[in-house]
This record gives sequence, structure tokens and C-alpha cells, in this order.
Amino acid sequence: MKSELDIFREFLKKKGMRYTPEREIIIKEIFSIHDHFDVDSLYISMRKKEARVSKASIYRLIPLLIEANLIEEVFFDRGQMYYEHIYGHEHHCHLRCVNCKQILEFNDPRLKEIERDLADKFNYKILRHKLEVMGLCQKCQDEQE
Amino acid sequence: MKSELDIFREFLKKKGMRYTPEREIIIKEIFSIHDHFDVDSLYISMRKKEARVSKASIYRLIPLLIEANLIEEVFFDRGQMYYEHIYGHEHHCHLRCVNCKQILEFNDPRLKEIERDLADKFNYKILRHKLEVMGLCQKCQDEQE
DNA sequence: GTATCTGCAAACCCTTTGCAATAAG
DNA sequence: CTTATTGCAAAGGGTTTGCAGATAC
Repeated sequence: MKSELDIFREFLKKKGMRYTPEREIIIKEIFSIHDHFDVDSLYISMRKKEARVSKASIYRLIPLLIEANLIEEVFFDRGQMYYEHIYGHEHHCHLRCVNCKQILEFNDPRLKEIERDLADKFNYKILRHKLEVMGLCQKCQDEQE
Repeated sequence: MKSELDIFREFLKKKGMRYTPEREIIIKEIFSIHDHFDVDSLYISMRKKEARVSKASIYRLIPLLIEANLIEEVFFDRGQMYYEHIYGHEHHCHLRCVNCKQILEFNDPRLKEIERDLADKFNYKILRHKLEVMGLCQKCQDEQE
């Protein structure tokens, strides 16, 4: 299986764009994070490792990574967007506790069925879906009594 | 069935907050819009009707309406949040064309099943879900050839 | 009467952008 | 060599907030 770097190199070549050291270290950093991230925390964790890139370069890279299907917007909270890398992982959805902010990942085959039915019914070509389920985890339910 | 205004009046009373004419006309405006809205377009459409309220009052009202379960965040796009009123309507999900931005609404009983299974599996009390399906509508598929 | 609410304008903060220097291909 | 990319700092733009006057209760 190709690495995310290979995928991205091909993606850039196809678009007549350049593969730079800055782009490489940002992608490496993103794929080393096994969690959702936002631009600022990514920037800070890179600075700590002496991997200096400007925020502007991160912001400029993100739309490309999304277009290349390497990362995805996960959710928008308190004024900023959170992302996660998706290449090499099975697609999943998020179950979030509205109280303690715990996030669990899950997948369900019925979503593919729903996609197929929507495609048929509305003549859409489905590209992707995003399902967020919000609730209270066991612990937060107990505390509310 | 209680009106959205009654619901909100009770909600405010319970919180020791006040029911003002500004809050009333904003809610009336929101519930007269049968579509998704953002703060700026709401503000503009109110100005046109000589219903003058400040944007600040709209921004300050929105979290209250969400807490009162009268409106919901629908999606975040191009730097701003879109909302819709949900009181008095059946819950639905959104199918969006990523190219022309058309939005279709749908509902699917399988989502309730998924919710039930998640509740059992993770011991969550499910409150709500948000499913966005992104794709290309027929017209935009044709134009891409 | 008193605490909340309003409008205004300024502040905030995440994100985007113009520009001159740099570097990929 | 040519054109894309970088870092910097400034600008953009949706949202929040401090404040003084107005108002719900």
C-alpha cells in the first residue's frame, strides 16, 4: 500500500504543483497524531519539535489534503475546525458525549445502504457522509441524578 | 400544541431571563423562514422589514434558542454557521450537492435503529444525530463531463 | 427599583492574502 | 530559468464583548 506521502506526491504532480520539505513535515506530523487536530495545536506541536513551518503554510496545505482525500473535516467547535487523517483507515462516524466531550468512533453498514438509496432516489452521485451522534455517556448520565 | 413563542417564554422564565420585543421579532422572523439561514441574511431580511434589531442581539439569542431546542446548527460552510428552526417539524437530514450547494432533506428509519444500537453498545443516552451526505446532483454530474 | 437586555463599536480570533525572497523541477 | 511556494505581517470577516442607556418584571 502506498504511503500518504506517495499519494500526495502523485496528487501534486497531477496538478503541476511542487512537493516541498514543508509540505512533507506537515503531513508527517498530521499522520503521527492519532486524534482529531486543529491548526493551532498542530502548529504548536511542530514548533516544539523544532519543525518550523508557518501557520500560513499549514492553512494553505489543508484544502489540498482534503482534495487528495488524505484528511477530512471532523467538526466545527468554538470557532475552529477540527480535522483527522483518514487515509489508511476505514471510514467511521463519531459518537460524542455533549457533557464531557468524549468521542467514540463507530461504523455501521446501514449508512452505505442509506447512501445507495439516496443515490437512486435523488439521482445523486454520493461522495461521502458525516454522521455525528450526540448523547450522554454512562458516567455523565449517572452524575446528572 | 404550544407555539414557539410560548415555549421560549417558559424557557426564559425558568432561567430568570426576560421576554423582550427584540427576542420576539427575531424568533418570529426565524420561524417565518422556511429554509436554512445564517445570522447575516437574517439580519438583512429583518432590516428590510423595518424590524430593527442589532446583530449582537441575534448572536446573543441563538445559543438560547438552541438550548431551548427551537433551532439547530445545520452546517458550517465558508466561515459561517447555518441554522434551521426545528420546533414543530419532524427531524430530517441533509443531502448536499458540493458543487451547486443544492440542499435536499430526507429522513430514514435506519438512523433510529443505529441510535438504538449505539445506546446499547456504548451505554449512551442518545440525544440527537446529525447526518450530512455530500455528493453531486444530476445536473452537476452532467456538467462535469 | 433592580437586574437584565439592547445597540453600538471595538475587540477577538481563526483564516486568508499580498508581497518579496526562495527553491522545486 | 520559470513558476510555485514560503514566511511574514497585515487584512478579512464572522462572532463576541464592554459599556452606558433603556426596559422587563
